[in-house]
Amino acid sequence: MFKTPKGTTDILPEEQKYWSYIRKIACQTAEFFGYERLDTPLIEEAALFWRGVGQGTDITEKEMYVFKDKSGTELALKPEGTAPACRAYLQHGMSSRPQPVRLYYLSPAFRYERPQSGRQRQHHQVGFEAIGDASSSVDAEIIDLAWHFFQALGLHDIFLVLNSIGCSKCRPHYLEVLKTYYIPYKESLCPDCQIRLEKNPLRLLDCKNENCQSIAEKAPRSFDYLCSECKDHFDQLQSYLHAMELPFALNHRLVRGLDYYTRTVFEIQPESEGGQSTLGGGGRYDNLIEDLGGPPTPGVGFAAGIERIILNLKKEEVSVPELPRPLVYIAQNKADKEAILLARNLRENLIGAILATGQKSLKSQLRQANSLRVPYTVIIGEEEIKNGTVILRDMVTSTQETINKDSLIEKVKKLSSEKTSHEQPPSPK
RNA sequence: GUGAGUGUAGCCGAGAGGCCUAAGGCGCCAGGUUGUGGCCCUGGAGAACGAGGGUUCAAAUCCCUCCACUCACCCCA
Repeated sequence: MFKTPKGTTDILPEEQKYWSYIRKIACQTAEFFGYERLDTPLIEEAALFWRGVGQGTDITEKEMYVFKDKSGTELALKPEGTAPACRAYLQHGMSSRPQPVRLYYLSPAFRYERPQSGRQRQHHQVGFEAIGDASSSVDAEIIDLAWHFFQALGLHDIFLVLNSIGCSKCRPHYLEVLKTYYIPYKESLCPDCQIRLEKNPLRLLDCKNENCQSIAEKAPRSFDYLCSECKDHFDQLQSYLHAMELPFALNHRLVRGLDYYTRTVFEIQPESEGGQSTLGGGGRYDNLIEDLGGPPTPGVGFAAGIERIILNLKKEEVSVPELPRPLVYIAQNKADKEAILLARNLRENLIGAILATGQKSLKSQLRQANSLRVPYTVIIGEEEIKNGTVILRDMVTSTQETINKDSLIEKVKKLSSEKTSHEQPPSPK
């Protein structure tokens, strides 16, 4: 039997309400902040990510799905959304729009990894990017947006971790300081970290090895070695966050695994920790667009993992609205043609209807209506055809009445408006 | 790539060498006298027990290999 490939999954009807809820909140949040939707292809030239995300990163080095199409072009299934967004910014001359250009996307992302809880080979991200403005107020806006997004979702128990890793001017100096600090410990580091020391010293800081952690804890902190511009930027950002009363914790060990980050990096985590717990993260990428061959253009963005959001919505038992269902079920006895036409008529009047198919007994049809959780059943049989009537049964109260066929639409419309106005919760403050 | 765990019908799950041509529950389908659901009752469909090999007179139950899934590490959403 065929199955979904490793690390991929079907999203079944039962799960769809979560997806639809998150999409809706994402779009609303974007709208409130003035971010416009951008959809980029699932495939891009692989080189976009080699250059953008970085050659040495795990993502491009071993996790990217790369293949050649029939013309021999090397393509990749996108592993993330920022580089494609920047590509689109360049390709469509968005520098001639008011800066920053605010964009958001909902998109699958692919990484060839061993799946586990909260991590799949095809996962889904919602991301927000503000391109073309280096001001720290844009960083503040993105962080505020991220915060707002999770609050709107009903995930209130979250915290923000913040760091600044400097720019191409001041980072090299910091890395030297970091290396100098680490060299005396070299022998006691885990094997991975011994390699990192040479290859990617920043990564030393987020090693999970216990011994390495205690060394990293006392390591020189990047935000103590920022150049004056970066320091001002970081100080300003913090003052904005304070002004907005957004709680955050500085963590000099927060380093992100994509090469394009400069200055601000941040993550949003749930209070209840677990394996792959990070809900989302982001930061500033002031060199990325230039690295992609464009003019020097700053940017800052944030992305969250939809699967991880769902995990947390379930864990926190956040109630998510049910998807709309048809209002009526149409049962029939020796009146198949009439039933079909009735269903059609209801739908033309914007009333959702599920039609009983085949020639099941009325008992079976009612059983179905019940398990399909439809509030009303319309029953039509020989008797009704003769009299030009239908039976309208309320499945909740188990009451029914015979009404004139022509008054059905009006009747159902009235009932449904009563129902929804009843169900509507008091408007939140 | 590394480590650990699991693998019986759509789902949950009993079973631990012969009584298993595999229990039960959920779900599904159909009935319970004269056109009608949800509770209850009855019946039905559906698995050769992840795959292959081995041990044995005899294996879902023991051994081996493989595969799949899950979880953790790495890294990230």
